[in-house]
Amino acid sequence: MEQPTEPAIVAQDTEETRERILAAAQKLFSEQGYESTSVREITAEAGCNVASVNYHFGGKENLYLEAFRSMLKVLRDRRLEVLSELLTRDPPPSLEEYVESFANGMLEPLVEDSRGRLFLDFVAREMIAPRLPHGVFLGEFIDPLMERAAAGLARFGPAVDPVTARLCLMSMVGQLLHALKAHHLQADHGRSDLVPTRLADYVAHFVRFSVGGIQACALESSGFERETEAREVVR
Amino acid sequence: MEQPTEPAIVAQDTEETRERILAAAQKLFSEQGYESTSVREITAEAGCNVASVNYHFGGKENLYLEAFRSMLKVLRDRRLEVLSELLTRDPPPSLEEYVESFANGMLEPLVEDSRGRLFLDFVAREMIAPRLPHGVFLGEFIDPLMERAAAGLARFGPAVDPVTARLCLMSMVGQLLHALKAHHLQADHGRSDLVPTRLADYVAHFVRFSVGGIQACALESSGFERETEAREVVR
DNA sequence: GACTATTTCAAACACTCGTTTAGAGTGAGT
DNA sequence: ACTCACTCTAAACGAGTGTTTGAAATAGTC
Repeated sequence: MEQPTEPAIVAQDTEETRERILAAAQKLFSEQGYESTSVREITAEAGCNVASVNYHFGGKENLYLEAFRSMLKVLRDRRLEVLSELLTRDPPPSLEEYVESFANGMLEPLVEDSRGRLFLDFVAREMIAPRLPHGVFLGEFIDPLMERAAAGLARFGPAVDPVTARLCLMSMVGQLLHALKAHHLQADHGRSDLVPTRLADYVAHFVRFSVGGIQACALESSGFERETEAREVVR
Repeated sequence: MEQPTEPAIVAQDTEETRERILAAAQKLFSEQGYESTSVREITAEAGCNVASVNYHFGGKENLYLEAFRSMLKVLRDRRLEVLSELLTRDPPPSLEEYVESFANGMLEPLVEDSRGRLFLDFVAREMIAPRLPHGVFLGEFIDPLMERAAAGLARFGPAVDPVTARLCLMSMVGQLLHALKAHHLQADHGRSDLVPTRLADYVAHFVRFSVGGIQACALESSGFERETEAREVVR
């Protein structure tokens, strides 16, 4: 039987191995890092020959770049969506709700499935020893997220100057990443005293701490008044 | 095989190469990680033969453990000293002063010299992919520091239950580590928009944000202050 | 069928890795 | 002198690395 009008099937097979290699690379690179992952390990996981990596990607290094460039874009767009939804929500959220949604939107893809946890390790590795080309990680991933998150903070939070807003976001991101790493670390050691095992319990603390921090910064961020309206600090 | 004899007097020359290897290992392991650092690289930096690592330490893995176990102890004791000094300071510090000293005491060894910056990378790596034996990093390093820092927070801060106090400390440590990594990252890219290049400027934000966060947590952690003791919010 | 281009594979390549080995060098004790 | 214990080194070992190669398999087109 011939299917002359379906060239997609052909492409599917070739795409299949490419995609399998890509997925295996994302998994193993995130889990073990670049140096600790061998090409043979990746191809074994993908169920293909060792030479396939060089055939499809032109080398281990290029495979790494391609794997994580796509991974970064997917996760960036997912978070941008969450942030955009917050910005256009009909009853605008309170600062507490915004901070909580920010936390959940940031944590959710990092814990929900195995891909997410892997991605956290990758981000952590990339911050210690950058391997992506200059500007990809910061420019294509961090910067757009920072910008949109800062916009939300400026709208739903108290009046702070832009520099302070960015610093507050740094403080928030730092808390979340550190808590996640500590969470994983204590889980590996069978402990539960560093961070609540239930994510929601930690988020509750995070919201309290961060909202308090933001408002404290707003109080001392004198000389910067928002043109739109004056905002109350209390709910 | 162990050598039971104590190297008493003759050991000066032998200690020298041992120390040189140890220092080179700390430097290179921190900079590049375990897998990316070869034994030949270490011995070249130390100016000795490749076999010296196996002779003195019994292998690459043992060298890593010994190098960082000592490094951890040195830095832990340095920070414990700072925290103890705060606990016994004659005019007891205010919460702001305590938080500021906490930040400086934590950042100072991490930026002052090259060893410090190296140590930060090492800690970050160890949190992602633990290589030290179970319990060494958390048990011998993190736990003592956490305990003493929590004691200071309990004394100089508002009344919060111990769990909340630890969470606040997690929030503080997370902010500091993240800011430092962002600082290094943006420096490598020739940028200065993520974090103030002057450390003191960032500490000022950190103190504002954290004190606000702690007090916000204290407000919602009601019902605890009755149990311990009548407390003043002195100075 | 034959022809062509693409994809997959086993095998080999050149290289680096951590470790081992056999021996030279050193200094103290008898 | 000699022995003994310790330190250091050049050289080699076996295993593992990323990559290349040449041919076999697979598709689509004539």
